[in-house]
Amino acid sequence: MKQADENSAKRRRRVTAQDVADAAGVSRSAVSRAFTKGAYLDAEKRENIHKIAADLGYKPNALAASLQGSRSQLVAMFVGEMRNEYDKEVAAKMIAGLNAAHHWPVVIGGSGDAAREAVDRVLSYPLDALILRSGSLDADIVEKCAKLNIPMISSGRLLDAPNVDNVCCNNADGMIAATRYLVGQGRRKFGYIGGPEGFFSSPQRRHGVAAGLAENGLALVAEEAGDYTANSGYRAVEKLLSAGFTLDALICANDAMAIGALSALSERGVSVPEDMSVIGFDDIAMAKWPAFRLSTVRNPMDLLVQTVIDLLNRRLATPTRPAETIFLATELVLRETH
Amino acid sequence: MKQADENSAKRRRRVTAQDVADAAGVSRSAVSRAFTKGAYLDAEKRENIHKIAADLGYKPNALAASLQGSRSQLVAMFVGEMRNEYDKEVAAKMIAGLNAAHHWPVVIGGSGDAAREAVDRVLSYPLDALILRSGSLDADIVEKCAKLNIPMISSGRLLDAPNVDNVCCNNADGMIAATRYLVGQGRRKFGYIGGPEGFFSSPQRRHGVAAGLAENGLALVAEEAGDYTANSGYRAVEKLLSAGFTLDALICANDAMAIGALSALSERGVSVPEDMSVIGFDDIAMAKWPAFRLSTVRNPMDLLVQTVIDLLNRRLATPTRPAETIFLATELVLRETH
DNA sequence: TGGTTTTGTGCACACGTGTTCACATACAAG
DNA sequence: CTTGTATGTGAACACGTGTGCACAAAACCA
Repeated sequence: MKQADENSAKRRRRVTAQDVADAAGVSRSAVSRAFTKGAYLDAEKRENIHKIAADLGYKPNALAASLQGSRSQLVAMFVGEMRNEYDKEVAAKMIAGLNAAHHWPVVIGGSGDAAREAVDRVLSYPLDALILRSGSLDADIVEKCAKLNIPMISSGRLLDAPNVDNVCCNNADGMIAATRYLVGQGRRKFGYIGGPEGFFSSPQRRHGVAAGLAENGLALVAEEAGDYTANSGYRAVEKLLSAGFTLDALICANDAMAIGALSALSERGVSVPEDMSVIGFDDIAMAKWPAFRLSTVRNPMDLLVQTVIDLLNRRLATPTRPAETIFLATELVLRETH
Repeated sequence: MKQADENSAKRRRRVTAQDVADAAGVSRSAVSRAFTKGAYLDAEKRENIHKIAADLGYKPNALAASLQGSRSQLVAMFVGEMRNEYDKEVAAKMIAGLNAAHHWPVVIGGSGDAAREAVDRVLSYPLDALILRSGSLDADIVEKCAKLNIPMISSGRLLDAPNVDNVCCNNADGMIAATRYLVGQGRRKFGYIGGPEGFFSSPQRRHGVAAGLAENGLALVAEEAGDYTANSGYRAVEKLLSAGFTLDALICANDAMAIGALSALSERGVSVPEDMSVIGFDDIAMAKWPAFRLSTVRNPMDLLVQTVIDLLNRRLATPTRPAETIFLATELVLRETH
């Protein structure tokens, strides 16, 4: 009977500090102190409380504790659609990095209204910060966070708002470097497969290519727009070749599309790099796979993650510090497709 | 002066129901009721409160509310290393599915001691459940969750413990089907690239292949073990071919290794599928890319995610229901490498 | 008008913590 | 023995919310 009662009670709710206190014959304060480093408590009693707590399976409720005003250590992280490999890789690395720093990411994905609603709902938790990772979220989210006093850190997309820290790779510079290099190698007839319109990086990367060509008195021969997926790169090449363009260099706005392009070129009998140079952007893990060995512009993912976490920590340490925007340098990675 | 005070106060802490109440000239209860559907409150007053709340940027603190005994809607999700594409895809889909169901996943990655510590820390939040997705976590975590009264749902790895719901794809059956099919096509000399030892799926998949061969009086000619990454598949093929084995079929424990294997075969001049059939497992998005068109055993990801979420919802609805284990059927997907 | 129901709202409690404050005990110094 | 000081510890408060309870006002009915 008593056994059954205890079981059902246990099943209903979490073991609380009061339960431990009752079991140990001390006050609830003592239990709290036993789990607070540096609190005044008899060593022997503390040990006994720990023992009983472990036995009962007690763990202080972090949420109740955060009510006191301390940080919740909870961080929202919006990751967008995660359709291409780069987004997935960055998300995975970001999660690992946050975990290592003892921040716990509540992850939200998707796009459009559903994403907006999801973010809105998650904002009702007492978050330490909101990390925006790719994706195009409405600007009103910025205002909401400001009102809720939740710091924002945006990466991959420059958010021009006060109090928002930004970190972003230097898209244009990377593309300029790639273009310059190919021109230096003697390439003249450039095609370009761009990113989708809504994305922040799309115009920047295209601009970089155009600038790199312009400084050599060249211009794009042809271009297509993809959606940052491998399939769209494949189809773009089909369109370009079907339209009869003759090219000797193809720059793609990201690696996934470049990899799709490689397949299409291979099927059409265009040999890379002899007949055509192909260069991507991001340097996803797959780019170095034996199947591709893609030359590309490295988008420094590890550094990106580290920088975001640094910004986060600094923001939490000094909430009033002025917002910062950090640009990350890219690097041309030459493999076998240029 | 007052302005500055208000600003600094705003910056310090979140707007609370009391603040709204003060601004609206009502009691805090009224504000709470204004945000509680079905609560007794004058329509006009409710509207006014909503207006003022929106103006001040008030949002009920979900955490404080969850102290009352209601669910926190927070769910921990352990995703392991996320090194291969399958894990990343499933994680992305799971996040999307949970979001759609208004469960908010706190995501934890990694392995070993760090992962164990991370899970331990996250367990101090009042979680509705813990979703175990791949990865090998110590068994003591099960006991901890049981004591904390946090339901567990494991996927991709059968957890033999009371009160743990499981969902897992039928690894052996999938491999048997693939093997049978290749034997039916006339293949006789089978090689196998297996998964790493620690993983739950590794022995099951290997067993399926062996069983499929045995029922036809055949056995594996050669095998290598990889780590579920593309590179390991590539190296495994190099080893197999260097060792001088002659094979006409190669079954890989997952798609990533199969894709790595395809590259190695191509470089060695072995043509697929003429000289060699290659079959993978999972049917990751990449498998259907033009570059690969990999024949494979589909591990039904969408169904997996849906099943996990169903189990979660049912568990929350009826905490005392007996634990359930659901097996998902695989499906042979024939593309161009068999 | 007097009684009864409906409608609306404030007070107070509970949830599970961390921490301040006051107080009790023990022990050393004068 | 008295005074002062260290050492522990429990009671009480604060955090922000939802809700039961009591009560007031209004509306309705006879």
